[in-house]
Amino acid sequence: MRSPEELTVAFRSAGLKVTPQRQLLFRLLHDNSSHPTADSLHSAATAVMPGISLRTVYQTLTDLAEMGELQSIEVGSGSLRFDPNVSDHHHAVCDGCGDVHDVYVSKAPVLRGLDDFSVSDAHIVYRGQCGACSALVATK
Amino acid sequence: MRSPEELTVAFRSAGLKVTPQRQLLFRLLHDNSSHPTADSLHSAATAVMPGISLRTVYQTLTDLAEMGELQSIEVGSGSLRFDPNVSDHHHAVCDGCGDVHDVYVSKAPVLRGLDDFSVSDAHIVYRGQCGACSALVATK
DNA sequence: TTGCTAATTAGCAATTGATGCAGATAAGGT
DNA sequence: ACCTTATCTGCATCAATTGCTAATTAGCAA
Ligand SMILES: [Mn+2]
Ligand SMILES: [Mn+2]
Ligand SMILES: [Zn+2]
Ligand SMILES: [Zn+2]
Repeated sequence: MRSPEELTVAFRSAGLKVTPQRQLLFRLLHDNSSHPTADSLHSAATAVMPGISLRTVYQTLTDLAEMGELQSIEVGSGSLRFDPNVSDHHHAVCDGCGDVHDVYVSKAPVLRGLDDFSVSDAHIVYRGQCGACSALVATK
Repeated sequence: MRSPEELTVAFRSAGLKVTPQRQLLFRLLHDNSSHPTADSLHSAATAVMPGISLRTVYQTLTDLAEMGELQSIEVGSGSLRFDPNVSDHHHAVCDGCGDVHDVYVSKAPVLRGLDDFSVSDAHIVYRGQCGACSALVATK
């Protein structure tokens, strides 16, 4: 995702308006690697701008996704997560704390059973334990 | 997933009862490679046994999953899909018709960015076009 | 067979994440 | 400053799933 300043320009030239709510979300999302949900973003936004609507958060996330500034991912946590990192990568989800980490995969594996199917995209979800959660279990 | 006959024994010895509703679902799921949703299963079941409740379908699917007889997968179609194939495999989803196909991956790819995380499971979702949908587009 | 009892079913309420809708508001070009 | 149009908020709605419970029934035992 581009910087809040660049997004301001991009939104205006797309005929979209740049509101305080959107600027706040631009800032909250920029360089955010926590893969937040709409709800967690709304909480963070509310701390700065009380009264901001969850509906507005959803709306802005949808706009950003349509502009290709972020991707939405589904890792089985029940709700969509939003990722300003739009590079080609995958995710590891900790079964302990639920945190989502970025994973980069060197090379596509060889497939079997996929005759007559043209693949345009692949997304891998790894599950396991992050370092912190492994340590917790060990000390118990 | 085991055969309806074997499941009958397994359920009884687990203290669970074998009802006509469950037997029907055993049959509908056995060797079913369509990755059905709870709702599509309920439709299929209703055709044979009018009045069977969607709640019962969910309940039986949960029981079977807890017994390890089937797995539930999430491929971004909004609802859970159930898979009596519990072997280690992945899935390809057609963006045209939504059909879900099994994919077998030879060997785990090399990962980067996963320091300090122990992976216990991985699931790959491929997206693309199945043969039938590619053909449709070609003839248009 | 018959009876007992715990498991199951069906129906409906409740929950959750997300989207539809509309009147009030405000961005931003003129 | 003004006007048009996009946006915001609050609320209704929706879809998938789970919670709850009275009525039913499977399966064991007498
Ligand atoms: Mn990511
Ligand atoms: Mn499968
Ligand atoms: Zn963790
Ligand atoms: Zn298809």
